[in-house]
Amino acid sequence: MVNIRDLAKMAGVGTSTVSRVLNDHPYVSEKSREAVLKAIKSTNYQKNINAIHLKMGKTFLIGVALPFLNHPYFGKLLEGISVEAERNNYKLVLFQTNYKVQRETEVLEMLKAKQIDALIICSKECEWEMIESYRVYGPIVLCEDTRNRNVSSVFIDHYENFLTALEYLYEKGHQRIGYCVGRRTGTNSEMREAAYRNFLKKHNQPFFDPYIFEGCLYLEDAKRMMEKFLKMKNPPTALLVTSDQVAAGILNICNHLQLSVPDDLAIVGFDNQPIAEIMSLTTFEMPLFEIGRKLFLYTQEKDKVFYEEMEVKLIERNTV
Amino acid sequence: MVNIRDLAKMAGVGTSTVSRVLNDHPYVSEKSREAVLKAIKSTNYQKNINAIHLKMGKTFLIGVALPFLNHPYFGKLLEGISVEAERNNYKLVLFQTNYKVQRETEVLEMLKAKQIDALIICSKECEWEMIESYRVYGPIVLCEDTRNRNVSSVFIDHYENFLTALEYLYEKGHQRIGYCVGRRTGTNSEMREAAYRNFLKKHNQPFFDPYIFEGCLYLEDAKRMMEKFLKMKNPPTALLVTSDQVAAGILNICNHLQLSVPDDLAIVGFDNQPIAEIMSLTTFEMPLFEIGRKLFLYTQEKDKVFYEEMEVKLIERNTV
DNA sequence: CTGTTAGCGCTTTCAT
DNA sequence: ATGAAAGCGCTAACAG
Repeated sequence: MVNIRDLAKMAGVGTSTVSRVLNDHPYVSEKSREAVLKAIKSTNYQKNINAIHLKMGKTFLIGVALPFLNHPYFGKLLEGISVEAERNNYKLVLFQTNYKVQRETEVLEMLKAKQIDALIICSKECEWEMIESYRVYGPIVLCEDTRNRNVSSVFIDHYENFLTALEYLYEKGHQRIGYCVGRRTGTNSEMREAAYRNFLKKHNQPFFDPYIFEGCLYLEDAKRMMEKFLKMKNPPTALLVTSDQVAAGILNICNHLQLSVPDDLAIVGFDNQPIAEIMSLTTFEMPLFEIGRKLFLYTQEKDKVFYEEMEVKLIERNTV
Repeated sequence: MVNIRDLAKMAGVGTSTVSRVLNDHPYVSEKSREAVLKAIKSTNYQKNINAIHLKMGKTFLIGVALPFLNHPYFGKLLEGISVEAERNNYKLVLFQTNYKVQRETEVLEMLKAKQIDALIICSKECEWEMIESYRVYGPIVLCEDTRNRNVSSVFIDHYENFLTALEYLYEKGHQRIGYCVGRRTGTNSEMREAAYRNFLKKHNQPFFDPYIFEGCLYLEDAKRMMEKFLKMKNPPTALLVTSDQVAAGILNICNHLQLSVPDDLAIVGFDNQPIAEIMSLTTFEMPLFEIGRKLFLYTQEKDKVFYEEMEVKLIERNTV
């Protein structure tokens, strides 16, 4: 492996001159530049990026922690992050955490070890204290409401959003409303549950735990969910489904079962993924791509902490 | 930032002793070990990974180049790679190339620059010569047939697979068969086109270019494709659709149009994504997760070149 | 404009 | 069992 010193020797100059031409610094005579360039050509030289990282204390690598790689929600988010990263000459290091705290710790440790310059956490499982304690090692930005925390975020107000959706259904005449969600824990889910409970309280309706369907993440989860649903003697007449994938799956099952949508069951999806349009699903559009871009951008703010809320939009189609 | 020398000073030992305890080397007295450990605790010390990389010439980073992040095909592949990477203590560096040669070059350059130890290319655009010329800098493994090339691969024989599918349709009585594909270029697509042309020749049927529908990658691409289809005066009676997403989209449009599937139009998907099951799509199952895992594994073979073909399986459902 | 030199933080030989 | 010291390849301050 040829290095900068070899190059210097070959070109008959000093190492710093070589460094200068490598980094397009001014104050290099045309003659020296030519000589160095020639040496580079002839040796097939390549910078050792690790040496540069060591020297500079910076890697141009951003870590992205997310539970699953294989879900359209995260796919879209990642796409946004990736586009902005490229634009800024950063690369992404990916961590599939599966919501394992131990995996999340590893990522945080990489920030500490300076292998990444900053960290984006798309959905977390670990404690806030943990994340905050790593804040000193570099920017950390989350995709959930962190307004009383010391880390940046780009988020959707899931409390308000859920309330809006619930009231929308209520106005359409629904009394028994349930919802489907990936997991019950996590900031976003807790927000939604709080909204749900408060909504119920406001309208003097009882809280009935089985109306919350957990583990609804992928298209195929609709099947298991609907089995539960069909066993109920008083099933909900309307469902908020926090993933369009699952909403589409449910709709599909209803169609097979001759269950009329929206008459027998109203369905509201979330995200406005392509599948929602195809299936004429009423849904809330989330600007995931845009969120991804901003997640990256806030990563570049070393010292300040930002909180940015993103708007959500109801797309009325045929399932309510 | 405290470093190994500070630690040594605090513990009253030499830097190499500190290094030894840090790396669990033998031959360290219990006394020294304790002292060092205490120093580490009290200082919140963290290794500088870049220094280690520089010293060792290895990063435990694998680059993954893929055109789109936001597609279930690559999602599943990535998931397989990611699982195996974690198991082997590697991290993934992601590159969304959008099939831009320039982006692919960047990735290759990172291999050369030793920022990654090896490279997985999920779908390439650039020339073979280009890839082969970077082979000396580290293992490169592709997800397409490389049997006459000097890089490893885990692949599906798309030529044979397509031929099988075509014959299957032919036996079902179809004379006018068309297909939908993401792009016409690239090894896999060229294989498929070759199979298609040879199939036609064998059965004495004319090659009709409009029966090949390009740009079919995402669910939403089905719409544009079907517009073309519906304008034809002699449209195909059967369609091979190289992505279940698009196949599902087409099926959906047919349903809306009262076009009977499979009677008016037979549809065969590829991948066996969850959506295929939901929609009762006849499809060819690809072991994408497994392919992902193996892609990673071959990355660990520094010197040998491997070619592994993966089997595909027909899943008969209701669209043929 | 240019070369020398001092690190960046770590691992590892070598001598003790 | 341990420490001194030699780098890994690069950048930038400094002195010319």
